[in-house]
Amino acid sequence: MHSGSIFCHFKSKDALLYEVLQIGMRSALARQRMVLLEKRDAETTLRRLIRSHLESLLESNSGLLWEVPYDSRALNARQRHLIEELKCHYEAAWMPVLHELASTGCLRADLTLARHFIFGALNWSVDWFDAKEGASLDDLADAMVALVIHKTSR
Amino acid sequence: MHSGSIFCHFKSKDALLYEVLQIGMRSALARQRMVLLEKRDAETTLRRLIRSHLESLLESNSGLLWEVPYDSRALNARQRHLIEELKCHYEAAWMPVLHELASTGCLRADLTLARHFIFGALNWSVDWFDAKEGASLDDLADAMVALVIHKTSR
Amino acid sequence: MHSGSIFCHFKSKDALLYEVLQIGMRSALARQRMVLLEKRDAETTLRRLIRSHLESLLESNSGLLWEVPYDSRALNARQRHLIEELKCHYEAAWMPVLHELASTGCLRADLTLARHFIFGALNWSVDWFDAKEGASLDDLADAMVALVIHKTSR
Amino acid sequence: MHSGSIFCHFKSKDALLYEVLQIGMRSALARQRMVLLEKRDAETTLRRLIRSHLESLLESNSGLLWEVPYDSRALNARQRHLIEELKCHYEAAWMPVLHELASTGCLRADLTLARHFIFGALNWSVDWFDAKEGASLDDLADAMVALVIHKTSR
DNA sequence: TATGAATGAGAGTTCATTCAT
DNA sequence: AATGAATGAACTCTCATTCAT
Repeated sequence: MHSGSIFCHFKSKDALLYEVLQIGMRSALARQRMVLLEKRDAETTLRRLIRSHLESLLESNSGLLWEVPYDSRALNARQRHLIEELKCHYEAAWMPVLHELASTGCLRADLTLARHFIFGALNWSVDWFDAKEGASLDDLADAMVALVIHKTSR
Repeated sequence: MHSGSIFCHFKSKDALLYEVLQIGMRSALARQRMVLLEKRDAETTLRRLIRSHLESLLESNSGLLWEVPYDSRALNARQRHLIEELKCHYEAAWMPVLHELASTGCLRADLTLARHFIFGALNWSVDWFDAKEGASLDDLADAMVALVIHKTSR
Repeated sequence: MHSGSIFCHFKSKDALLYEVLQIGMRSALARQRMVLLEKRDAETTLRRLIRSHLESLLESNSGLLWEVPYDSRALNARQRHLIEELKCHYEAAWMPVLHELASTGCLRADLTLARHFIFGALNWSVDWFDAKEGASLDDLADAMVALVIHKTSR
Repeated sequence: MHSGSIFCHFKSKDALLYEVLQIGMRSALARQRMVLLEKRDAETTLRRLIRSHLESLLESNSGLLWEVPYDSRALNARQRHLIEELKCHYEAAWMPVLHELASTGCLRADLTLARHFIFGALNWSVDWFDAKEGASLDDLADAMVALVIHKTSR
């Protein structure tokens, strides 16, 4: 593709960014919806949400999804607002699951902070995860669950 | 300050970035060293390492410390290498603490992955933490410890 | 032409300088080669070399050819070396002609110094020659030959 | 000396350049005056003028004397005019000598062109002369005289 | 729709000059 | 006088965007 060609398809580079972000978010939301449709116990659901999020981050074409918007003033208020809304919606869907886990003592922290931490831990993986090295996405998901889910010995 | 003024003090903008990164990393390392000098039990030490890291990220002048280098080709190989070395050194210092916690069953995950997740969770906080809102750095540190430290019921 | 336009065609201003120097040198060399292909007596050849050099200096687009490189650190070692090589090659081609003239007593001076002086005399003309004034390039060439070629009275 | 210190002594960098040029020109003129005071035959005088010019170019502190003004628009009209006047004066002093040599058949070329060529040949020497190598200023002066002075065999 | 030369705003940098000390 | 940090105009270069083909 050549320098002037994008402008046949997008009004501007920022319009392209917006499109990519939106499509990426919507695809992550769709993937997450699949997980939530199947009713499973909370821990299994959390593991599957984590796995689904890692796929959205590390496998799909939109790995930078959660990082890009933060260091860019490229989007206008309207666009930024819509992207934020999609992200809010995405993150909100985790709350009932976290809530249930907290109520059974498996998750022990302020839930909003816990959600922030879990997302941060996962999002940061784009900086160190290397598909060609040892760990698989399943390994990551298992480790994440093991890290934050407390099994009361009984 | 005016356009040409930085160049009285730094050879280039990149030289400034390097200086900021280095000073920030060294100050974070110094803060961490203070924590590790006092011998406490592993959980307390972890809590204090977390608290110290949050201070380096969110209170000091160098909030972008862990983010900047990744999306920048500004540093040459030698500079990048030194920064990486400092970061490695910094992260390595957590391992004995995590190891001890794992050995007593308080931490349950592959240790390297656990370290990545914990750092990610903390580093990501620069994107959502707002000092003027409810939670303090202590709240964050407590929540992080509660999230990952497993108390076995005795 | 506007500020950024050169950079469509050249990587940098220095790359442009290098291109200009190289093309100018190669064109001067080509012009000189034409002269040397025709076998004439040494004096005629010298006159034609002089005339050809004056054309390269004063008529073509590359009048600064022999001046620019000296007061400029714009070229890197490799580029400077190639330009020097072309210049060496160019100047070396005069030596057999000067040598023959010396052997018949028409040229009386250390040959290397003579070559330096002749080139200097010609190169310096870019500082004073004015095409709109009296003298033509032929006048210059004739005067230069008359100045340095000694006719022994027979 | 430090960046701001020149401005204690000169109004501007250009004022310094002007001062240097003027002092250099006046010193070259003084040196030349010494030569012309002693009455000798024309050839000897020419040789001594040449030698004196080479000293002004290559030995004194003002080697760039004849080159600098040409690639600089640093001087204002008034200053440029005075420097040109000094240079004119300097060059004009050679004409009687050249004229006498021409009248005896020792110099064979249009005199104005001859003067331009001789000055060019000498001025260009700053680009190739190396005091540490073989030739001395005397060698240069001898070679220059030998090159342009025609000895009629008789 | 695709191309790529041209544009021009803006970033990074240099350097002569100023000025408080 | 000397200093050197600060200034700001000018230069080199980058990059998103435009436009004639």
